[in-house]
Amino acid sequence: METTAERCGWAPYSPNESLFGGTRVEPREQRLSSRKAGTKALFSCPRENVMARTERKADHGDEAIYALRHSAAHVMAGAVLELFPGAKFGFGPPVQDGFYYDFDLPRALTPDDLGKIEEKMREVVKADTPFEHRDMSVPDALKFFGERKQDYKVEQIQKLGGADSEDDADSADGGRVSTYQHNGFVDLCKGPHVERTGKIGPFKLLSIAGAYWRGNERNPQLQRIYGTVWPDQKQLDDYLKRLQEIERRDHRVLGRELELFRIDEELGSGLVLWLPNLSIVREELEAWWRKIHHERGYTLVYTPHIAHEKIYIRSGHLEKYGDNMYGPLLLDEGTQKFWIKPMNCPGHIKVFQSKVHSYRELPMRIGELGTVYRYERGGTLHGMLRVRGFTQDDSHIFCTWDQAQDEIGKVFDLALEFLSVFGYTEPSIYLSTRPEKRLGSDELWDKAEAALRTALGIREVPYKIDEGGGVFYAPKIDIKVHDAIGREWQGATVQIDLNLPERFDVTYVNDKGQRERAVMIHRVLFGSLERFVGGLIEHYAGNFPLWLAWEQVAVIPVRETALPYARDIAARLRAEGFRVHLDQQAGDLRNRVKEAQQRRANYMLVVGDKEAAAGSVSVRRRGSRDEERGVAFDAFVERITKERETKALPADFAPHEPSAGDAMT
RNA sequence: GCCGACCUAGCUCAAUUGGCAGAGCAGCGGUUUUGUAAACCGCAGGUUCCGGGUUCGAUUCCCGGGGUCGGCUCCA
Repeated sequence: METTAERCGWAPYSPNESLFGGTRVEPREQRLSSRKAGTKALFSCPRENVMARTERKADHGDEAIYALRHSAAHVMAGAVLELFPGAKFGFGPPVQDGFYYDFDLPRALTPDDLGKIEEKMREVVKADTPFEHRDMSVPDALKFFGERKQDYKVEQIQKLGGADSEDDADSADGGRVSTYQHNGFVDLCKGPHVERTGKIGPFKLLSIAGAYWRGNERNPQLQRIYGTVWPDQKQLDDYLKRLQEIERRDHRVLGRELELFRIDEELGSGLVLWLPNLSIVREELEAWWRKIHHERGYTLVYTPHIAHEKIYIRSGHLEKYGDNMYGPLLLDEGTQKFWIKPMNCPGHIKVFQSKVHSYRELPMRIGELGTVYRYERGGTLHGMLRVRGFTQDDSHIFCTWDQAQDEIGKVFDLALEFLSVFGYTEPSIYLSTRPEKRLGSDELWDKAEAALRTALGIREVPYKIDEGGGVFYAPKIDIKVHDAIGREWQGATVQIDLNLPERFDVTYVNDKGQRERAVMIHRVLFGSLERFVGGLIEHYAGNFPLWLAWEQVAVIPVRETALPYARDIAARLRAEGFRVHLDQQAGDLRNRVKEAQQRRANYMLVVGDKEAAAGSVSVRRRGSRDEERGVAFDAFVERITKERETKALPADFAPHEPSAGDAMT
């Protein structure tokens, strides 16, 4: 039988073989084109992925769509200037699936304004005026935009014209800058554009948002309008359908409808109550997680939720991470300060240090489903995907330097196998390097980053660099995956840490009887249970596979006379360890089937006098309108037992069908 | 935290210019025993997010706080 991994096209890693089982791809660095905008979307929740992914320059293959989006942004800006004569302009680049433009306007935009702006845009498109390119000398450009009070453009020209060119493709070339104009609207812009406004395809303005000038929160905040544009109507419709699909899968909505979780204002925002249904999912996930970790030589432990201030001084958390920590709790009349743990690493270090370790005992893999609390700013909270209290499936591997590469490889194996079980596909790898706010010397960082690069290099894995995206104590490798509708999610993370072992003086005894510094690898597979499960809800659109489902079978007697048989069947299924709902209501069968469908029971067994006589069941699968009659009960049990054991994806799991939008990017 | 919008029953939403707060679904009580996605009748359900203010009177207008949503910034 085909395994899930095979179905998803992943092969477990073995040495000397590509992780992806395909053609060899040279390790390479692919710099994300726009600093923070790039990393942002990669870490963010799905809605944001759709709304604004990486700003990117035209790559080969998508220049046409780039020009289209960029041109639509210009036309929108022109329309805004007509409607708001005092408007000042920020940046207006193409993004994933569309474009935006930032404006400084005399008043706040309302949704009604979008309609008016769209109308103006349509006029300009209809007028079919050309886009004209023109170079200006820097002084001319400064004068031109200065006279028009375009402060942000002036600032940008000064930046382009002043400093040396750096890496910026927009830099002033020989003291000149590039502009484009259409319909009397002139913008500083490198292009390319479509030839005429009439070439702009069907578009729609989507939303208004605040955004800081140059993405810096110390700068003034501008008003951003997001829009989307496509070569033809069908592609626009498909994209809008996709947005609807995303809305339909919203875990916050499903969470309420299916009684999965709740976040209660009085209890505290950002704190998740796992309701009984979702608690079953979590229980199954945790049980499986423990099983595979025991199988792979992990030692599972428990560590406290609060800790004395001194450990966080030593770890550097208070210094570098204090803004995110809850506390202090003042004990013993304020003489002792305790903080709520934001990470599990210090506790695991203490577990490791509970005795002296020989090199023979390494690697030691300490794991814990560790609950942590971190203060997150109000505006960033988002359902289960961004919360203030969460449980990490955390593990710290203590090993020698020589063992580190191999351990990282093992974490890769585990992570890929693990993610494939859930039907996540197309893994991609990111290497995040040292952040500005960090511990330790540059030499240590050089060494740690090199180790990760080497690990990736040995495995011939193509990866991208996220400059400055590391944690304060270590660089990291992220594995990201795609869900049922093609959105990218954070999968597993591996960090190689040389800082904390130094701070805590973590050592082992080598074969010469000397103390030697241990290497510490941090890793998570789920990340946090909250975020992972929130993602699963959307990935499955609420239709969980049998092994995780809260209601695996609904038993529905046709009428009261069949109730004893229904009870018998329910009891026998429960004896096999299945989660069964026995429907004892009187009334319309159709209604009871509907309710079972709405509860997302994987299977509905309708039994009447015929089935009772034959010892059979009538099987209806979730999401289906057909029933299969006269199935022998034992055969049904065998079928679902197998389905549970193989952790099969459900039949109503919608695999991702590539849409027009994906093809473009 | 910042910009903007929003907050009415468990959920989804109503309530003319400021004038007694209402419906569907869910819940509860009856009736109905029905062969695969919505049977019928009734009952109950509210500090209109919280606190101030204006007013004869505030769900409605103003101020402050909280929360949510779309983004920004940040992040597991």
